[in-house]
Amino acid sequence: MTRVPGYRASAVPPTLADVAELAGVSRQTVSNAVNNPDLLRPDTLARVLEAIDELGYSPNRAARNLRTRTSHLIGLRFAPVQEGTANATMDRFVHSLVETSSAAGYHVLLFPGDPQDPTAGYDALLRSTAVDAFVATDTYLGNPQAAWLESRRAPFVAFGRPWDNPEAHHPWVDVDGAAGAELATEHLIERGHQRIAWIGWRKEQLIGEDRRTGWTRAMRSNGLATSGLASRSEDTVASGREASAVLLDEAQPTGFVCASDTLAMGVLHTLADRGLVPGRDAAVVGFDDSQVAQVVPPGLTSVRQPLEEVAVEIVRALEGLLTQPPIRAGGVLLSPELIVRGTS
Amino acid sequence: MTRVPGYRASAVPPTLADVAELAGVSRQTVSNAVNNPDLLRPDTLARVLEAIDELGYSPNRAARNLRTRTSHLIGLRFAPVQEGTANATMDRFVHSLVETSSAAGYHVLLFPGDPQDPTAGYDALLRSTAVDAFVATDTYLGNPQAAWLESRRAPFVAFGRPWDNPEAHHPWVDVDGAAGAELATEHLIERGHQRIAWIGWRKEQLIGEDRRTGWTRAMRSNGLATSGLASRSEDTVASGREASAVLLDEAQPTGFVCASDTLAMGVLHTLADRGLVPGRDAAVVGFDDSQVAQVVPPGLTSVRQPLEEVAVEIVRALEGLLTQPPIRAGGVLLSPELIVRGTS
DNA sequence: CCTCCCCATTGGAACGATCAACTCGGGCGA
DNA sequence: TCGCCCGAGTTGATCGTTCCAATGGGGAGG
Repeated sequence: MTRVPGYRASAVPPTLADVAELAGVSRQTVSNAVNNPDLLRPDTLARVLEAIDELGYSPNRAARNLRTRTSHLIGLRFAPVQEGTANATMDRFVHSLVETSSAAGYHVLLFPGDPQDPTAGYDALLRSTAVDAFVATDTYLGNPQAAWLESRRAPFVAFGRPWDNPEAHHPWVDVDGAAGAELATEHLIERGHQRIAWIGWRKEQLIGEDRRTGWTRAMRSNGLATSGLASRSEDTVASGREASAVLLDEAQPTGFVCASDTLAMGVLHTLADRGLVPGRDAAVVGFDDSQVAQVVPPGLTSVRQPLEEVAVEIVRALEGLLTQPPIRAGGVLLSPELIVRGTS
Repeated sequence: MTRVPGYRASAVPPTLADVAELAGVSRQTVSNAVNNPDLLRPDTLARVLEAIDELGYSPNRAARNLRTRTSHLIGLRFAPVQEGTANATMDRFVHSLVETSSAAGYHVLLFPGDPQDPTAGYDALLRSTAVDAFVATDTYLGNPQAAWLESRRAPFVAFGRPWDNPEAHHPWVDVDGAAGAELATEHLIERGHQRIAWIGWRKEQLIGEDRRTGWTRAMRSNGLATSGLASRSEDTVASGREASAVLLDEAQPTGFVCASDTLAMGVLHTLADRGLVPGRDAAVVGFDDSQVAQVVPPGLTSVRQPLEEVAVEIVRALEGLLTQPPIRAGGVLLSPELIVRGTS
């Protein structure tokens, strides 16, 4: 050690060697105290731990990463949110993921996403071994990242089913959207509604189609008609407003089940336009239980995805993936719940 | 190289030495090609770059971090959001920060925060040299992180002024909340309102007090009375609802300026309770321009913080901080803007 | 008493990059 | 002609950790 004592000592973090010297053991023993305490005799372990504590030692991440070829970081593409929508799923999910992965010893690394090129960003992180694995979200749009990541043999877990690729054999976790829509529809039927409309997304959005089947299923199993009661549009407030206005004029529904909270807010706009009171004159159910649903008067009934559970399952899958040899789990499908509020 | 050719070659990323061998130069020359291209003769540079391209080489992050004592990561505490509030500031800010810092060559590392102990998590990352610097948000609550980080001589930039510590000399970026509230109040005055109420937070919330001064300033400079028109409460929809009901009964305001969108939503609840139409019977202005403000009927007028600019300034400050020697910038105060919608 | 084995611990090498100091020519001024 | 400097590359050391093989001591078994 040629370290000058006292001179900005706090700026130079202690190393294994420092701890070893203080405890009177070798570097490797200190390393074992940190990583494999079972290997040490109890008294030695105590002495080393004391030295670690006294110096305030933490293993240097870079050195450890270099040696173990591991970063304990999970990459997550954090694409810009679309303004003007109520979609907060992503942010709530990220919070859960940060908590859960931290408990498993991993941190979340965010990188920006180019909406035009869904695979941008992944490559650089992968080649520089900056992350151990990725969590791929928004895998519904033809799934380009998933296919790309698979072709690169990159470890990753998808939040979202590989809709268009049944042969995909990467682990994934998803929420049963059809079950959610069914829950919502059954709820309105119980409340006495018979003419219940569906407002969903364009047909290409496979998630939306999935949710729609839940509505269809509930209606049919209760012997209710669906014709003329379904509508598809963009995921914007304006589209939901327009679609609900047309539905009210042409099919006189008393209830609306929507593929998103954004669309449901559009319905609330239409009701306000016509002087109708949500919850009394017409029932509305949204999807995602966004903050909007929670604070808008009189409270928007909404399908809530169990994002905490999703995060737990994803981290579990990641851990399996990073084990030697990799345990290839299949998919996990979780059930959402319905949060009932004033609009129904 | 004792690498077995062909055997899982794709799983072992190429190193500097591989590139050097292929290009017929030394390791250091390849390193220079990546980091200091000016040092190379143009033809050598071209040859090296070609080899890099052919092998698909990217510098190993861990090795670089170890040698340079730098991680190019910025730590950000990502505390759980409070359910039931409309506060989306944090998430919008994170998006901006990810984009901006990426352009500057930095990635954002999220770590969980314990609401009970604001400094938890920072220490471990700091001592293991996992991040180069932190961005500290929510520095209003007596500023414990900021003080702690300063005492540790940790490089960080705060989003938020050091309210209670004028001697703090760390760089910070903030948005002028008083100016925002003043903007909102002036707007209602222009619209013809004279009795304009303020709904803010508990006095201990210095941010709330700051915003309140904007309301006071605008009222006084226009010769309008403020007595009996101000109220303070928790930042929840229920509190805003209650506060606005009391104000309506006791002071008959025609306009409400609120310290948050959450409180403003409470006002909308009260108006709905009484059959009053926001925008016609009473004007409401929120703060933060959350997604809720954007989608709720008839559209909530709100003060929008320039979070993109905030991110830019924060990254600028971080870069100054990580320069040798550190350039200690003071604070940067940005101006918000008012987004006018249906409620005013 | 010797051998064997196991436990606890040790020393050297390696991970892949950058830093610092050095070499080798060629050009230029005195 | 000599000496100096500068441009272009090279070489060895180093960052702090973990992997691997080896070491010494002590107890059990013959």
